Amino acid sequence: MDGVFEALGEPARRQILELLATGEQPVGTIVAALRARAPISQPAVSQHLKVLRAAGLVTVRAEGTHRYYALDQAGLDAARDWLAALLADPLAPFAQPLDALATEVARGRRGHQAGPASETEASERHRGRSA
Amino acid sequence: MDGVFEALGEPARRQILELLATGEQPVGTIVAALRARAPISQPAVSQHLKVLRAAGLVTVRAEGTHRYYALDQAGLDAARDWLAALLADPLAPFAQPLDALATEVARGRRGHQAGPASETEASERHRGRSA
DNA sequence: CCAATAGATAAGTAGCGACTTATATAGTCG
DNA sequence: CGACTATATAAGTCGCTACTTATCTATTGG
Repeated sequence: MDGVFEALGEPARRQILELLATGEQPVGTIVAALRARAPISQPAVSQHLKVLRAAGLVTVRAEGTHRYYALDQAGLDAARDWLAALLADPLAPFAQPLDALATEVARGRRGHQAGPASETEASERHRGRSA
Repeated sequence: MDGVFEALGEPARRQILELLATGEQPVGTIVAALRARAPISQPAVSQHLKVLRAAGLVTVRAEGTHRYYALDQAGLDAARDWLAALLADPLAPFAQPLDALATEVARGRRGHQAGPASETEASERHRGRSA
C-alpha cells in the first residue's frame, strides 16, 4: 500500500476513483468513461489500475472474463489520515526523522523570529543523484 | 488553487507540509529540514514552495528578509473534501461530465453484470497529443 | 477445440517535472 | 551606499512516468 498520494497525483486515476465511487465497474466501462474526456488506450487504463491497486486505492474481483474494480478503503483512509494529521498537529505527530528537527524548531515559533537557521551551506557538490 | 493532488504527489512537498504542521517556518529552516533527509538545493525548495502556493496548500508572510510559510486550510480542505466525496457517494456527487455516464452505469450495478460497454474502439489514430 | 472477447503484460518513446548552477531581487546593517 | 543574507527566478539537463502498439493469457460460447 505504497505511493498513495503519488497515485492520486494523476488526473486520469482520480477520474477512475470518481467513477468507482458510483460502484464497482469492469475495465471496459472504465475505459469508456475515460474516453469521454480524452482518448486513451485500454493498456494505459490497465496500467493506471495497476498503480491504484499497488497504492491500496482499489481492489479487483474477477468474475468470468470480467474484472470488477472497486474503491479500497485502506488507501483512502491512509490519505485521509495523513491530511487529518497535518491539521490536528498538537506537535509533530509524524513518525519521521524530520520530527527531531521539527520539534526543536517548533520551540521558537509563535511570534518570534525563528532560530538562526544555520544553513549547513551545500558546499559539498551533491552532484550524485541516487534518490 | 489548482493542482492540489499533483502538489501532494511529490514526497519532498509532503515533507514540507509535515514540517509546516508544527507551525510557520522560514525557507531556510525548510531547506535545512529537507536536507536532513536528502541533499537538495535551495532553489529546488523554492520551486516546491511555489507549487504548494499555487495549489493553495501554503501561504507566505514576508517579515524583513524572511518569508514565513504556513499551511493553508484552503487546499487541505479541498483535498479532504474530494476524498470525503469519494466515500460518501450517495450517487455521483462529482460535478463532472463523467457524471452522465457514471450515473447511467450506476443503474446496472449491485450484483448484476454491467452494461455492454460498447467500446467505441479507438480506430482513430490519436497520435496528436495536446492535453 | 476454435474463434472471440476481456484484460494484462512487454517493449519502446516522448514529454513533463524535479533537479541543477548561475544570477537577479529584496531587505538589513555598518 | 555597499556588503551581506534570504529568497526567487532563469535556463538547461535528465530521469521517471504516462503513453503508445503489439502480443500474451484467460474465459466463454458455438
